[in-house]
Parts: sequence; structure tokens; C-alpha cells
Amino acid sequence: MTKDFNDLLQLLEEDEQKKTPKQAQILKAAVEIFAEKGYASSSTSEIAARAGVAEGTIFRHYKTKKDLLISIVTPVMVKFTLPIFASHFTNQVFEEHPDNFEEFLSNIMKNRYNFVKENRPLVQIMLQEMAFHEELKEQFQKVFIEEVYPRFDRVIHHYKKEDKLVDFPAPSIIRMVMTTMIGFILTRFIISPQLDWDDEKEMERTIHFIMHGLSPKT
Amino acid sequence: MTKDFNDLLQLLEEDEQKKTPKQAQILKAAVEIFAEKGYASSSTSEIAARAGVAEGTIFRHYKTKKDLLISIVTPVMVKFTLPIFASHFTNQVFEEHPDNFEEFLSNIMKNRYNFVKENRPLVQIMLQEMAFHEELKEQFQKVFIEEVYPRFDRVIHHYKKEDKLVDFPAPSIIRMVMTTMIGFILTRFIISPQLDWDDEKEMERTIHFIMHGLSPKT
Amino acid sequence: MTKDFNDLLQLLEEDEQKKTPKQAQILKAAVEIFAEKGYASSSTSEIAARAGVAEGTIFRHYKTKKDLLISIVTPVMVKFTLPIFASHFTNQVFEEHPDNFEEFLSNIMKNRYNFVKENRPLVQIMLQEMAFHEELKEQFQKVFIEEVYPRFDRVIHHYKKEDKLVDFPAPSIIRMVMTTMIGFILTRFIISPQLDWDDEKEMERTIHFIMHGLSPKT
Amino acid sequence: MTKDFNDLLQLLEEDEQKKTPKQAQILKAAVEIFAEKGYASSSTSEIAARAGVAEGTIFRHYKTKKDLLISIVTPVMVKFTLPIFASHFTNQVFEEHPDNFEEFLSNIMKNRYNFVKENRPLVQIMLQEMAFHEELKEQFQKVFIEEVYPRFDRVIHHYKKEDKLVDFPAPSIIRMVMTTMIGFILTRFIISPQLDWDDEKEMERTIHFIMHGLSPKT
DNA sequence: CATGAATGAGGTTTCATTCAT
DNA sequence: GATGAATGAAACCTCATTCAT
Repeated sequence: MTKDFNDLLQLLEEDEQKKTPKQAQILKAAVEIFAEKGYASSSTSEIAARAGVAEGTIFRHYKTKKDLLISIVTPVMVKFTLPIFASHFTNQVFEEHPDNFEEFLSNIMKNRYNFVKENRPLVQIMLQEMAFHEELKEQFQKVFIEEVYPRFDRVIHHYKKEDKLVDFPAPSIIRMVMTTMIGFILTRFIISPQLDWDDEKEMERTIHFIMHGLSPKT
Repeated sequence: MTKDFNDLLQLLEEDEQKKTPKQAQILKAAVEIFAEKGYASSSTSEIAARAGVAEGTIFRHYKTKKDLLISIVTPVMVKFTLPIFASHFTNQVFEEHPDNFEEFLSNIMKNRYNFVKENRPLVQIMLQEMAFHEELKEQFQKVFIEEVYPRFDRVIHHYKKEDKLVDFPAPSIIRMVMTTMIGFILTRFIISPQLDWDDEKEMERTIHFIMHGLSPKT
Repeated sequence: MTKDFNDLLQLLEEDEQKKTPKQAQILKAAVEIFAEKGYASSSTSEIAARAGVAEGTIFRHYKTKKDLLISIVTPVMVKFTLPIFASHFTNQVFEEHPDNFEEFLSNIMKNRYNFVKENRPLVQIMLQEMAFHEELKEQFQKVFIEEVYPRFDRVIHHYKKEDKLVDFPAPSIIRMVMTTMIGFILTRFIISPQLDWDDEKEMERTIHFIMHGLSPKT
Repeated sequence: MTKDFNDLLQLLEEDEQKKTPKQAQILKAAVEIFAEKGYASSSTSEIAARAGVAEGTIFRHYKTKKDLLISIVTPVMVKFTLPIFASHFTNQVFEEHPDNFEEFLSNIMKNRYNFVKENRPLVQIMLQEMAFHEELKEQFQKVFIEEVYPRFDRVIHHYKKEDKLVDFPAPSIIRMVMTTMIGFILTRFIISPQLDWDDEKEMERTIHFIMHGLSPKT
């Protein structure tokens, strides 16, 4: 089951290694600038300058400016959404300790926290630009609906059947879990990164909040 | 106490009535187009065309394109954040039934739900453009820190003292409440407005989720 | 002989008195701004603002922006060139003391010095804009050729016949006299007005320079 | 002593050779059009058209329209003012025949006459635009005060000490010499170029005028 | 492969002028 | 007469993209 994930992820990594140095510089520069001022307000000339290459060089590697954006955002989407269930640990937890919802959540939380911590600009670009590019939105929905949602749904049903969860429709539960987690991560890294965070404690509290929020009525 | 809110809000409304018809058309067109494609990708010529005015007319009313954006976003910020505590009802609830945290939350939820329902494009522009315009972000933080946070904090402390709330730091509680509510509203109106929502029920569930999530440990 | 001069000059003065207050404000503002930044870089809106009138008001009095320029420059041309020979004194000197070339020059010098002192911006506009507007150049040449040159020529011939002047062609003498005088006045009021000038002495020296420069070879 | 001049001048010439053909066309067109209608009334689109390049090409070489003006005027300023004393001949005259003021003047006169004859539009632009651009005026004053004035002053003092010159302050003498020469050159090439000039004779007369005008009182 | 000069469409903004009030 | 909102042509300038070197 996890094979196709890993296949996909491996593909991404290989892809990354096939980059020439110039290409890598271009991507790095583009990511920085796109994150800062947004795709539409970034100019290829500024990207070329920051990357230390000629403007023409960008277009040798990416047919258009939009191509460059897609090349940046698509892998992020996959890496941001897929691994939610891809890590051995997450699956292991679910397979081996099927009664421990809390550890399941905690695992996802830390996992994604680390991912955003190390890829903030990429995530920022992805979120910002989805709003303006229908294709990106559709791409994201596709990945979500085909890969994330069904797995999440399965897990929710399992716990609901075991009376470990409140009797809300699965989509509602998924929404609450996700907006709470994403809400924390965005507040932590994008909205108020300058605050003095005790990350461990705050994640603990957030998980507590979700767990109690979804506990079955008594 | 609510007087200064209402003063501010009234000011906004008066301001709105002083618009010439052309100015109103320009604003309407700009809001639509900014929400659709983002500020940076919108052209003043397109705005003028959709508004049915000459391009020059835009610049008679708004010195620059950015001015137009600010003129749109600033009032939204105030109207989006201030009234969280401005409605007579919210205050009344808190003043008269100081033990009913649920009704307090429910009130805010419905209140903001209605606001976004009726002002979706405006809210969308505000959120999208805050990412790219430092001034907007600062403006928002100012309103939030000066007007919203202290009131929220006061309420949280009240309920905590009465042992109605889990013993988390106030900022954590505020974050959880807000991201959960905003998470619902954004999912409802911006991310997946095409789904078939039972809004009443979903808000009820969301409030339930928050209430249980924040209930004191037993 | 002086009657047509005076007629013309009187016409100008009457013309000046027929101005409405608004018109006077417009002219004043236009003169200031034209002198500062040049006709082409001055905007009617700025003129209107400085004059304290509506933009439309300018066009009620002057059909076009260029009209406004012409209305300013034409009288200056006449007042700058004609009076060289118009003053009673100048003529008197020449008629009654036909052997005193120095006093004749001195009279012109002081006369024009005073005029520019009191009308610097106007003179500046005239000189600057002649370069860009063929019509102004032609206008100036017409006045010069028809009114100034013949009189000057007559005077030169008189003194040459009396052996009071070097035997240069009249046009050369006229050029030398004029560029020397204008050179002083422009240096004094436009190029280096900030210097500490002893005007009396400097005019004396300039006249001395011309007198000796034009003295017949011995 | 003359080395720094020549360095500067050589720099200018090298600078000129580094131009691409398109850049040269742009400069040529700009000079023509600026001279004709003035900087403010010239449009970059017209310059591009006359130069036979795309409008954008102008801005690849000159960041702004003003930049283009500066790039044209700055070298003219240097070439117009510096060489007054830079030519080997002028210096030679002064060093080797220190009693011949007339030859010294005559040399400058012919020298600058030839320069303006070959660079009329450039000189015209310089003079016209100094009036409207404070920076240009300051640039000119700097060159004049630092390079031209001191040398001129030195020469004047030399001849005054030898009783070859009238006892006027040096600045007055410099002004008279310069306005007379410039007066001739401008009349010749800019104000009345259409007249039938006998340049040799006229320069001779002008020098005569200056020499006699500045001869010591007897 | 890489460069960067050149392009030209399209962006924002200015401005003289008109006209209903 | 006076106003100032409205106009739209034209101004300056930016930028993604191409292509000869």
C-alpha cells in the first residue's frame, strides 16, 4: 500500500538530483522571491539577478515563468499532503495500535510541523498561489481527494466504530482536525513566527484540544 | 464601552455614502477583479472597463492603484475584526449570562459567518493581500492587538477563573478558537463553497468541538 | 515718433487692468510655475491649484494652455524690447546731446536692469520658451527688426559719422552692445543672483567696457 | 598640469567607443529631438521611432528618460568647459608668450567656435536644460568653479600685474570676456544662423572689442 | 548550454480639455 | 462665470520572451 507513495516520493527526490547547478540556483532564487512578493509581482529579471545567471538561462530550463512556478509548487503539494500517511511510523501506529488515536494525531502533527519548519517558503508559495491559479487548486484537490481523504476517512471510520470519536460526519471531523493543525502551523511559522513559542507544549495542547473536541458525547 | 466601536463603524458607513456613482462602480469592479486574480495581476484598464468608466477616472479618485487597494481593504479590516465584540448581543450575553461560554462563542461564529457570507470577495482580498503588503499586515495586527485581543483575553480570564475552561494560556485558547472558526468559515466560503453544506448543523458541531476541546480536564 | 510706442505700451497697461481677480491669480501662478519648471513641465492642474481656482476656470479665460503662455510672453516681449528707445529720457539724451554715447548706453542699461529686476520670472520665461516655440521666436524677431533695430541703427550711424565709434558694421556693433548688456543682466539676475553684487559699480564697468571696446581705432 | 584634463577627456572618448550601434542611434536621435523641442516635450516613443529601435530598447540602456538626458549633457559640459585651457596651444601661448593676451583670447575664441560649430545641438540642449534641472546647473557650476575659473583667474592676474589689463576685479573681467564670446557664438549658431556671416572677420572684431574694452585706462 | 541585447505588448499614471451643474 | 468630475490620448516604463552570438 505504501509503495505507490514511496514511488512518488522517490521520483521527486530523483528529480531533485537531476538539476544542474544553475537550475538549482534559479529555483532557490525563485522560491525566495516568490515567497516574498508573490508570483505576479516577481520579475524574471530579478530572479535571474539573484540566481546569478542570465535572464535567458531561466527560459532554457523553464519554458515560461508560469512553468517555473509549477515546477516549484507541484512537488511541494505532493510532499506536503502525501506524507501525512506515508511515514512508516504513522502507518505502523495505526496498524499496530489501532486504539491510539492520540498518538496517530500527534504523529501527523509533528511530522507536518517539521516539514513546514524546513520548507516554510515553499509552503507559503503553495498556499498563496493556489488562490490565483485554478490549475494549482485543482491539482491540490486531486491529490487530496485521491490520496489523503480516503485514508483519513478510513481511519476516522475505524475509530468511530470503536466509539472513540464523536458522531460527526467524517468530512466534518477531518476538517476540524486539519484546520486546527494547519491553524497552529501557520500561526507558528507564517503569521506570528516572531513570538516566543514553546513548540512542544503548544503541540501537546493542540492535540489535547482536538482529542477532547472530538471525544464522544457522554 | 461599545460606543467607540459604533462610532468607528458609523464613520465607515457614512464614508460609504459619500461616494459618487462612478466611484462606487470602480470599487465594485475592483473588488470583483482583485478577488478573482489578485491585486498584482489585475490591471487598472480591466477595472475601468468592468466599471464602465475611463481609465483616467480611477486615478481621479484614487491617486494610485495601491491606493485603491488600501481603500478597499482598510474598512474590511475594521469591519471584520472589530464587531467580534461590538454586537450588542455578544456583549449582552457576556454581561448578563457570564457563565454561558457556549452562547458567547455561538454568537461570534454566526456573526462572522454572516459577515463573510455577505462580503466574501472583500475578505478574500484582505487575506490574500496581507501576505504581500507589509502595511496591511501591520494595520491588521494593530487592530487585532489593540481592539480584539484585550477583550478576548478578558473573557477568557473570566471563564478560566470560574473553572469553565481548560488551563491553557489565554493566547493558546484564543488561537484555537479563532483558527477553528476561521477554518470553518474559509472552508465553507472560499475553499469548498461548491459542497452541499448544512450550515446550521456544521456551526453547531464546530462550537461543540471548541467547547469540548477547551473543557477543563476532569 | 514716440507716440506709437506709448500707444502700444498704454494698450498693454489697459489690458492689464481689465483682468478679473481670478484671471490675475491664474497669471501670477502660471508665471511662477512656468519660470520654475518650464512651460512643458508645468501642468494646468498645478497652476489652478496655486491660483486657487478650479482647473476649468483656466480654460474659460485661455482657450488652451499655449494660449496662456502666449498671453504671458507677448506683452513681455513688447515691454522688454520696445522701451529701449521709448523712455523720454533716452530719446531726450539722444536728441539733445547727440554726442554723448556713453550716457545713451548708460540709460539703456539702467532702464533694462530695472525692468528685469522687477520682472525676472517673466523675462526668464520669454527667453526659455523662445527656444521651443517658433511663433515666439518670430514674434520677437518681428518686434526687434521693425522697432528696435532701425532705431538702434540710426543711432549707430549718427555716432559713426561723428567718428565716435569704431568702424564696424552696425549689426556687429549692435550685437556687441546687446550681448554685453544682456550678458550682465542675465548673470546678475538669473545665472548668479546669489552673489554679492555692487550693481552701480558693475554697470559702470560694463559701460566702460563697451565704450572702450567700441572706441575708434587711434 | 594638463594631464588630468587629458585623462578626463580620454575617458570620455573611450566611453564613446563602448556604445553598441543601437545605443549610438538612440543617442543621435535623442540629441536631435531634445535640441528641437526640448527635453520635456520630447517623447521616448518619438526618439525610439527616429532611432529605429523599439521603445523598450531605450530603457535597457538608460534606466529613465532623465538618465538619457544626463548621459547626453554631462560629457558636453566637460567638453565644453574644460578644453578652454586644455589645448596644448592655449597653454603654450600663455606659457611662451605671456605678453600676448590677444592671441590667448583669439585662441579660446576659435577653439570654442569650432566646438560649437560641430556640436551645436549638444550645446543647445545643455544650455536649455540647465534652466530646468538643478542638478545640471550644479554640475556645470562645479566644473566651472573648480576647473575653469581658477585658471582664468591666474591668467587675468598675470596680465593685470603687467598692466596689460584694466583694473577691474577678475570676476568682472571674466564675465565680460565670456559673455562677449558666448554672445557671439550663440548669435552665430543658435539665434541667427541663417544670416550671412563672415566668421573670420567677426571673430576678429569681437576680439578687438574685448581687447579695447579691457585695455587699461590711459 | 549560456548569454544578454532586443523586442513590443501592456502596465500605471499624467494631463489638457470638455461639459453638465 | 465658476466648478470639478470625467475623459482618453499619450506619456514613461516594465517585463516575459526570443534569438543571434
